Amino acid sequence: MSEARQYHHGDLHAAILERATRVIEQEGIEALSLRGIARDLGVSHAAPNRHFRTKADLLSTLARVGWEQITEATLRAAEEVLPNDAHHRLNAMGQGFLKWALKNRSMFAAVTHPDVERHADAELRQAIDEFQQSVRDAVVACQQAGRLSNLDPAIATLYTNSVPFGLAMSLKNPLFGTDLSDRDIDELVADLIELVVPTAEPDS
Amino acid sequence: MSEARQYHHGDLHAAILERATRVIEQEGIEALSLRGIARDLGVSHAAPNRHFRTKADLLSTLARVGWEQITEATLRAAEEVLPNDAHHRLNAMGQGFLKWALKNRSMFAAVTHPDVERHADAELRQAIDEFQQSVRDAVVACQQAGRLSNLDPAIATLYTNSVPFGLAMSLKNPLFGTDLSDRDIDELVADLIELVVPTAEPDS
DNA sequence: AGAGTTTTGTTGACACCGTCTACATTGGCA
DNA sequence: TGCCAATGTAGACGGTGTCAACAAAACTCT
Repeated sequence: MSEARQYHHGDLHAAILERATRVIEQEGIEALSLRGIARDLGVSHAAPNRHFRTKADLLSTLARVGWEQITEATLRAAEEVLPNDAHHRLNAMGQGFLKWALKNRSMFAAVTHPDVERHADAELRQAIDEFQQSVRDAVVACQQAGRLSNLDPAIATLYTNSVPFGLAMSLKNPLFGTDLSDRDIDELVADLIELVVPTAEPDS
Repeated sequence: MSEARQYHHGDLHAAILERATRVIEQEGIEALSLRGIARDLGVSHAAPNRHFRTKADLLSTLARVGWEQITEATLRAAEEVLPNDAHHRLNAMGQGFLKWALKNRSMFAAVTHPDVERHADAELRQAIDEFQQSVRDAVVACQQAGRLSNLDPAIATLYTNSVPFGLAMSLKNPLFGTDLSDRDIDELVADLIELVVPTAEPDS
């Protein structure tokens, strides 16, 4: 009952997603193809169609999973930080995001893939909104605690949201040959996010 | 001698680039195809091959042009700003970048396209390096003028470089439904970049 | 338990794409 | 003027996404 090929795969849906992330990791997101995945999984070329009607659908699902992981990773980072005041929490969220992006390159690639924004379905939108909302909450808490309080929350959120995003894109792009390879990742991340959300008391 | 189809197009190379940016603008970068462009230009399907051996080659060229435009736009912004001290220059560069990205969406899409980083040729790398260097120069000048002077220049450059990048990605992505549509673009850009490179004197 | 229905996978087809090769036309240069 | 390199064409190949028709298994209901 083990290696005999069965007509029904068992859980092809999950297998496709898993294989897709592997392919992206190893060969880049441009090499992703439904037929290729089907081949790798030993299943007919049209089988994935039952689970993802279009390729954009697969990308979209990957992106949704990615955003859910982002939300989870940032919120967990926020809870674990000490001291657990508003500024340290927001700072930790930034660090959590950046570390996640550097560790999960294939998912981050899916999240930022240009094809995704066209065919985004409701679930993906909701996953994004959820994350945005959590950032917004943290920003507002930060403002109430005194820092950045003169800013429009929408702008502060956009800023806080975008900066780790841009940092992740730059760090992962080999063309931006910023030579920081000798640095400790955690320290680098901490230094960078400190520029965005300072935890140190401002000089007086 | 005007509308009669000639065997030789005249300047197919430039025509392809121009048509490509139009397609990206109107149908998205995922809809870009060499055959489609050839069709639009009334030329045989393999004609573009003479000018761009592969599709990645076309993307790469678009990206290079994009980076050249970025360098030009940021440096011009830096020269035009008043007062023309180091901080205002760096701030103006950030604003210049962001405005360029919002105005030239198709080029920005090419610059950030995932396929580009794989098959980047020497020219593209040089164009990127040139921009990075100009940012680095501006950052160092800024540090010498007193602000941010305790930072590793590599980190400061990475930060200054990445932030407008992330902001541009967020602002252009319709999924990040940051509702800022009622705002004046110039004012929004100014407010955002002020968070990155403050021109106002720090509170004392 | 067994029949009917829904889900899942297969096969084959279609149109499109990128890219290669062989050939045709042209423009420029010796 | 005649040759050659540059440019465009025609055709082919393998690859891809996606659809429709069919087959097998799983599920459901009595």
